Amino acid sequence: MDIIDRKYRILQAIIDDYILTALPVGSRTISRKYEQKLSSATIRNEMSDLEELGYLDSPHTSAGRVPSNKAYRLYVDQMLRPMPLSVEETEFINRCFDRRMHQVDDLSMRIAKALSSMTHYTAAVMTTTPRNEQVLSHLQLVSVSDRRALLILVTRSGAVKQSLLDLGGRVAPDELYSVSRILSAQLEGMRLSELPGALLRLSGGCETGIHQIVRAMAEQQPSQNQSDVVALAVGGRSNLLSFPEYSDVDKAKALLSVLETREKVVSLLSHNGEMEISVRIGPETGMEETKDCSIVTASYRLSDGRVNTLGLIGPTRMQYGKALSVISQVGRSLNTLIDQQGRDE
Amino acid sequence: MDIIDRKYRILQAIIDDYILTALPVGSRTISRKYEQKLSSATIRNEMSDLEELGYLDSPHTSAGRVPSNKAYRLYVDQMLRPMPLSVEETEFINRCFDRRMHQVDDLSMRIAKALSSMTHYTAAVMTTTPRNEQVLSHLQLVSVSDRRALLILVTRSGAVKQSLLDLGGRVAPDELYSVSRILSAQLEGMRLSELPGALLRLSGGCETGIHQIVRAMAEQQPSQNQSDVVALAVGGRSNLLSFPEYSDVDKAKALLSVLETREKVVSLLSHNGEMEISVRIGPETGMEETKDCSIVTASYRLSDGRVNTLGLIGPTRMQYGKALSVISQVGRSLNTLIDQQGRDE
DNA sequence: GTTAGCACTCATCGCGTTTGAGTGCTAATC
DNA sequence: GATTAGCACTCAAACGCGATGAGTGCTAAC
Repeated sequence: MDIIDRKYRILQAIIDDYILTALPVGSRTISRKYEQKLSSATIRNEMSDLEELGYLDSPHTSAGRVPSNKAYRLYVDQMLRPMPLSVEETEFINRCFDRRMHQVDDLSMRIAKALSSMTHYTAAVMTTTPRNEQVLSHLQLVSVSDRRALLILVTRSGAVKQSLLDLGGRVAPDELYSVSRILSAQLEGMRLSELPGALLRLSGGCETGIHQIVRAMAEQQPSQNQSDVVALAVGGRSNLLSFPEYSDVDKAKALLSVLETREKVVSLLSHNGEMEISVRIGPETGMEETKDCSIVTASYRLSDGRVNTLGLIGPTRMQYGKALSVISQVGRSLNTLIDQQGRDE
Repeated sequence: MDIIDRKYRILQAIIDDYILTALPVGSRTISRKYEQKLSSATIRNEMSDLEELGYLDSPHTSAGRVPSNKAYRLYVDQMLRPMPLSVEETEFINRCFDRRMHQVDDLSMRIAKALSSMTHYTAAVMTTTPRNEQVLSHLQLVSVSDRRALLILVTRSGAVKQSLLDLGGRVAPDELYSVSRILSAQLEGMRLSELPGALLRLSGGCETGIHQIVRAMAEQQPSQNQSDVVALAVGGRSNLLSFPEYSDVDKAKALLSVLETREKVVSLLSHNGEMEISVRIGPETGMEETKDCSIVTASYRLSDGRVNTLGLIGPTRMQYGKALSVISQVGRSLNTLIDQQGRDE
């Protein structure tokens, strides 16, 4: 029995216990519950070493010890044993994907609800499309009223985008239809990011009637360009209030307020490089308000270039094993659902 | 100076003070701050009467008094002096409606944010369409992939509904277009609520190719029927945590959890009969979880039958004057914006 | 290297005391 | 008869304080 190995095991025991109880853990607890061969004094020595190494903090002299962020990092990187979901949990996930979904928005919300109710953390689900990878399949203008039309863009991969156009004057439905055909033919195969420019170029050379329409379309585009977040849903915010770390209402408020700000949620979900699954701990979340939180995200790139990102946010004292297995299982189910749905492309 | 009038004024002073401070108010406070002509003993007698009449409660013998729900009711119905918004506030509202909106969903959220940031309460914004009042103007099927199509329904009033159809097999875009034309002609002028029946009847008499499509459309419809809530946004949930009534985390959690449940929010917003503006106090909100809350809602029926409902939710100790003036001002601005937008129908 | 023993620390809890804002009642005053 | 001064009484909240106990670090013995 290696001595290094023992330190390692003790650290793991401390983290496990702290994650479970949220109470600083003392040497006697470890000696009784985890390492019965060793006396509390021995554990004490080891803990003293671990503190020196930066893995433990002590809130004050006579409390127990608390894992540092460095400890959580080690825990996540090396100590995590895969923790399979129970049958009930797997069934629960499957039920969520059971009924055919009809509204696209609704799905993110349903997944966020599922994630949060399974983990008791707050969940966020985001779909993004890198605009410049999307290629137009065809477009159509649908008359909505005399001066307004709905512009529908369908990409090669089957994603649908739409926006309401103000045509600036009366346009007959039939005319809209023929313009649709012409533009569709002209623009097919073009990247969405190139559309505004192309439309402007086109609008120069055409008769005044069409000019009007094309102009309106070109003007519309930039506003969509600001952000490529297609859908965002957050669920289970109130879960956070169950954790003792948020029994202080001010802390809770600060965090909840982040979770109500779309841009901040997006940025929390975004920072995960090219990893499929990422765990960010405390300051690694990159936001002052979440320096005591951890965020687990999973990103799945669909064949059409869209990216689905699932995220769980909770205190750094997070059940990482559970969070990771739930999020990856849900992510997988989501992917197969979408693949199934897109199998006809 | 009428004696009844005096009781009335004292009650009003108590409510005003309690709304401001959240602290039980005592006789001396009133005598010093509001009725300097009267001694605290006199106020005490009056307060005793008011308690007997059911307008005041005392948390315990030696605390001050707290307004009862009955008192708030009287306050809202009779004592509220209209409280005009400041110039800054009016400007703030106007700014919210300034930039042309492009995405429909976004608007509700923006209004909810504005309402909540102006009042410091939680705001909800809902748009509903009574299905059976909506009349189809035309419909169109847009090909999305080989087996899937986007169904777009446009109502006479210019509202747009859409859903994704699984066609159950390969259908060519051209075919979709011609089916669109036929169906559009056949179904134009029909109420949306009658569509599923009509579609089923049609699907009987047509060739197999079309049958498939129409069938898919008919099956799609019921799922939209479940609810006629078109858009729902909630903003400023975290505001609630600033109020001393929610310094108890459990109470806060219970309420926040209601505000995360779509159906509950909808039902909280819905119960306001045919009133344009309604104030519900405590148990009048009709939900156990909100028995210590008040809800102010404003509903505006648009010319197309859609109804916009704005709501503010906060503790019963709410600044009703402020809430009412903000909500009605925002409601009015919203209405003129939409009227302007719809002036071309 | 391990552990028993011991002195020391310090947050938390229970408890009696004080404080002060409040009430209700009564008797005097206007 | 309404108003008010005065007074006894109540009770939550604040305060002080010793006891408790979970924890540590250190030392000496095994």
